[in-house]
Amino acid sequence: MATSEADEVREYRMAELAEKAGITVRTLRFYRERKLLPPPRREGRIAWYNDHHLARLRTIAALLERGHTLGGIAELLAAFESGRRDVGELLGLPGAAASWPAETPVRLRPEALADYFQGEVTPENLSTSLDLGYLAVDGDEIVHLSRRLLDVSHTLVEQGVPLAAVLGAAREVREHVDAIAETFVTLLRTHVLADAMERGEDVGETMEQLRPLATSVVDAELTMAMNRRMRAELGEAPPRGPPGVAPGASEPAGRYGSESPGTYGSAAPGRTGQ
DNA sequence: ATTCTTACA
DNA sequence: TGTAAGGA
Repeated sequence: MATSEADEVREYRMAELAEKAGITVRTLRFYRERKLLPPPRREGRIAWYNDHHLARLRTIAALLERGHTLGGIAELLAAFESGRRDVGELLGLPGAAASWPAETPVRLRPEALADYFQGEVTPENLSTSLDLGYLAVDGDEIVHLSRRLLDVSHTLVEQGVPLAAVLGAAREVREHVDAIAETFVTLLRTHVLADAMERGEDVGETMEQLRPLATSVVDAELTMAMNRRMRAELGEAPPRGPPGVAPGASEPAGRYGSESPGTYGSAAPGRTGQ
């Protein structure tokens, strides 16, 4: 077939990108200086921008329409990219900084979603996300219920995992974790709750105090399980022993955890390689 | 000559 | 944010 208009990764020079985004070249440079736009690919003298930049410019325009200042938008984008910040709070979302230990929601425009999952925002994936309760539609905006989950999904997709596979795994995890939660609730109900009521204690408070224990248990067990699986995957000799007692296998220093959100952050401009 | 940057308004 | 001047 001849080259259809469904382009590959087309690239634009300053003037063309600016025209497509409905801004002047000067403004384009201005955005770039203010870190609102990722650095373009530099080929000697000329700067090449791609559809990612175009999508971002659309997002910026939408945010400006919504009354945000350039500085605020820069903050927002930086927060979204490096993760770990309360975007909902930045947006002034009600309930974003709620006291209860819930996930912080992220409100974003459809263009922004398409920007971060370039080419993977299919009707099927949208449907799955809605079904899982990850996404909800609010007017002309989309709300993701968890900034953390959105960030992880973004990273996985960027590492080459199809979004459909990510969502499939998410569904699996949801089921398993649901069962775990039931285990703990049952445990507390049958052994703790009755005593607390007898002593006239605040039942809700008691539950909330014990709640982090469940998180700790799952964290520890998951860490150990990941260690076992990874060892097996890497072909190392699996120490056949009762689970939980790994001789000399104290926990490795670094966990799977989220101590370094800047995996692809501010260090090098070079992102998804060619 | 073209494309982008720097500097100034 | 527009525009003029200058480097590559």
